[in-house]
Amino acid sequence: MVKRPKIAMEPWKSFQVRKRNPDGKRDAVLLTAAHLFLEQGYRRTSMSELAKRLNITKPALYYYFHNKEEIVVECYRRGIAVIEAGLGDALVSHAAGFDKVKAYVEAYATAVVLHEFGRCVAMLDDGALSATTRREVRSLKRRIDATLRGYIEEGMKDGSIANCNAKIAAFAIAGAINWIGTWYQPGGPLSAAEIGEQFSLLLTEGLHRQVARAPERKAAQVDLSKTAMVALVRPKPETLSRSQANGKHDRGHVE
Amino acid sequence: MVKRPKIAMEPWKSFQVRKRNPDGKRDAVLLTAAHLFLEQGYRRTSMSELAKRLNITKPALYYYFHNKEEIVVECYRRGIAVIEAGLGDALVSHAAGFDKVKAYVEAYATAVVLHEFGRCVAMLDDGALSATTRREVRSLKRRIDATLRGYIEEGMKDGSIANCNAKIAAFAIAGAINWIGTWYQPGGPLSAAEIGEQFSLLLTEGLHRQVARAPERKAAQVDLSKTAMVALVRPKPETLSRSQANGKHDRGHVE
DNA sequence: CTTTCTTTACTTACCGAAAAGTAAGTTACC
DNA sequence: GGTAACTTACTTTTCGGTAAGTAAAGAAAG
Repeated sequence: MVKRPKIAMEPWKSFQVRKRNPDGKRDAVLLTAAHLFLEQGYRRTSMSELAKRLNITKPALYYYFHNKEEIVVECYRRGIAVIEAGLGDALVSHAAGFDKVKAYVEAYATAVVLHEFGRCVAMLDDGALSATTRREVRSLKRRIDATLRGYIEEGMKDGSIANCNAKIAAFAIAGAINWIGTWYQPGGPLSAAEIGEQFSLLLTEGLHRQVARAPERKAAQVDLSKTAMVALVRPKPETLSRSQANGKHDRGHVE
Repeated sequence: MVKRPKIAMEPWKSFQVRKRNPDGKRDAVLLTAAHLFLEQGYRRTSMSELAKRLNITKPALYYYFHNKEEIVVECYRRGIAVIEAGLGDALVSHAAGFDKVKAYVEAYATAVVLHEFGRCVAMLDDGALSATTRREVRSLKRRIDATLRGYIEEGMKDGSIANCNAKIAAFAIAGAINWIGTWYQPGGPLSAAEIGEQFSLLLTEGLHRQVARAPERKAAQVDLSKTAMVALVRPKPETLSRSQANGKHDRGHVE
């Protein structure tokens, strides 16, 4: 019933086996923590639960990390490193702004889909952090956001991107990608490549059927037959079911 | 220092004034709760804090609501009602799929931006809810999602929308809109109308400069001079600052 | 090679704070 | 006086974090 995370490495598979491998164990803590944080949120995840998943006790965690916040911040840092590495690989500095945005979207989306830590950056609420730590995380995030906005402005200048509000456009694109973490399931029917492709297609070319497309750019079309489209719930005319009337003290509940 | 919510109505401005107006007070609880939930999350918001903002004591809240969860669920319900009302207003049943999507985007974005409860639906994590309640909320949310997906599929059939993966496209659009709640500030420089307009423009027409646009459709262009573009942080070449070395037990922290 | 000492890597048992929720008493209006 | 609308005082649980002790793996000494 309980969904076990399929983590290959298990440095704590038995408490008898105590290899001296602090780096590996730190990594294991972070990866398991990221899993739990993404599954049920930062505050909902207790240190005891995290320890239990690792087959150790809670104070052992405090041997590797000073406190809970340090764990989540390290997840953020690794995620941002993953994302920026992906962005760096994908970009060609002499390309037009439009192409940079496209590369950005694919790289960012891939990082968010494929890496747990990338998803941490996208999804985890930094509101639970202390003031100083939150400042650091926000500044790192803002750097990524500002990069995208810069590319959009670049593209508007060089004529490859239509006139628009770069700030809002950057927010919209980042939002669409960050949101992936809420619906994407690693074992699900949608592959990372397909998601990245569709995202860059939608966000750069739009939904609108282009009657007369510019000749030099051809949007990649996707063969729908190969996408595993699962049957999904359609809009049902069910009435909004009120919460089941619990017999107890119903005074004050006016309806 | 503390950011006070500017709520016009204050049914508890003094505990001396005890009017008999249970409906209004319930509303005040919900609105204040929505404010706090959006500001700092559901779990981080305590019933005591909510009570304090309303100038009452914690048990008084339990006079109007059975428990904390009932409050947040009611926020969800009202938000969904707001969104579906907006959707209903904006839609013309005989329009093409593309135009329905466009209307959907504008209506949904407006609901999320303008209404606290709408933002609750978009932003609040339903992971903290109990199993039965979560099922209800998810089913309501899914209905909204499925509506959008239906419009996209419709548009692909009637030829107004380019061939794409409707499922992913719907997720991307919903994600971009839902994410508004993380960056939008009610008093900020961006107006609801502008956000709605830019969103529908970006998501339906894309960023790409259209060299030869279909003649019968003209994308609304936005005058950039009227948008208050604030100066924003640019990508700085600062190094990733590690957490300040706290002198205490540094064993085990390998670097 | 054995004994002892040191460090690593934990464990058990506990503390204090915070937070959801309750019991029972109190005030003010009709 | 009766009921609506609260308050004060309390219980229980959960959770982050700590104090103190301990088993195992080397390193050093004899």
